[in-house]
Amino acid sequence: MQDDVTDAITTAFFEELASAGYGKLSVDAIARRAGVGKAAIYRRWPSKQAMTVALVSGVAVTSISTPDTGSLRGDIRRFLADAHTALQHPLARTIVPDLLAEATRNTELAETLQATIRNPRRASAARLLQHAIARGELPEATDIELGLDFLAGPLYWRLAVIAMPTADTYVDRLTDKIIAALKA
Amino acid sequence: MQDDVTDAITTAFFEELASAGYGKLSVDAIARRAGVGKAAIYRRWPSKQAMTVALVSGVAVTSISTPDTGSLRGDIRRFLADAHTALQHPLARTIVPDLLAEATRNTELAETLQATIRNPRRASAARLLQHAIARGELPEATDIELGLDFLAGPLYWRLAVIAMPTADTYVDRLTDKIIAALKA
DNA sequence: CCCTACCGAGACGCAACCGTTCCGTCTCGT
DNA sequence: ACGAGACGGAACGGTTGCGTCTCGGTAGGG
Repeated sequence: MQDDVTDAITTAFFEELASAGYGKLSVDAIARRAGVGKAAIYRRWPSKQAMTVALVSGVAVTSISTPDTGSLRGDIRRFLADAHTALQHPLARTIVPDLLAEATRNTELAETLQATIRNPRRASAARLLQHAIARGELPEATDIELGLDFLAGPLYWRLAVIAMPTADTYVDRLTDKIIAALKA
Repeated sequence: MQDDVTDAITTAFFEELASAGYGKLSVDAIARRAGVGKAAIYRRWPSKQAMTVALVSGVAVTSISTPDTGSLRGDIRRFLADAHTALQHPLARTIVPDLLAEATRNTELAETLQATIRNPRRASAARLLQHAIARGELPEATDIELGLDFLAGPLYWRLAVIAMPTADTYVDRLTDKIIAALKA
């Protein structure tokens, strides 16, 4: 197996996934875009489904780090900025909602996304909140589960769902309001 | 055109859309599920795309009402409860993310969703906030755009994106935190 | 310098789908 | 009672997709 071929397939896979969506994703189109024979693809993965699961897990492992700036505001700011950067990428902005929608009807894909993206991110965000509780910045009784919805929801809504542009100060203003919500 | 046939097609369309997703939606499958000839479908809409646009706009018109309970807390509570109920429906929970994902690459569908769902809902929520400002419950300088992200984001995240169940008290606790965020 | 394993290209069989057309039946309004 | 037209069902030609397979070419290790 030549690595450059694998790379070309991987790149083409995500471009094709973004432009066609998971439902209409076609192996022929991926091969065409990658400048590769279909056999090169089937030599690596047994099916379209397996290919998707493998490539998505592969790319997802990249994004696991818990901000630790020493303050709740700093940590949240960093957490949001990371997410903002990730969802800024045009491919990600198209692919992420698509995979999440598909996950509601494809169990294996759902488990993959959960294990490789959602759980690590949720754990990371939960750690962030627990640090703040340990520092006394948030009360002991803070509702972590609900807090996580505030850390992720508004930004995801704005960037991925309604896809409206964000002003430079957006993440800062968002941070202030999330902190207020967490403390309520 | 017989109304009961149109109804059967409409029902089958949404069931099929939920189970297959927009990308794999097939006219044959809709006809089969509706117990209807394909001609009955093509007699009503010229293409799958047109059919989707028409049926989605049709169902979306139903959901336009601005809560007006007299208090910010009551209005938000009502707004969230409405959304919660709507996204509780198993068909909606599957279809909505799917259509939103598709909208990133299908301009006509995006415009339809924007005009028939997003704009009315945003306008309704903005009115809610302006009433609160008029009553003095929120400061004049309230950032409405950002506030709208808090009204919609966390609940959508919880119900449609990560699809976790919500406790009975969820909407109440959510309301408290959103109010705190709005006032920050 | 050759052997092996991978390569790009693309044909193949099979299945699904689109949009159209036809059939014979059934339901209306008049 | 009748005629227009919508009905379910089925088949059509053309296209696309999957996964397999066969070519001839090419890169590199021994």
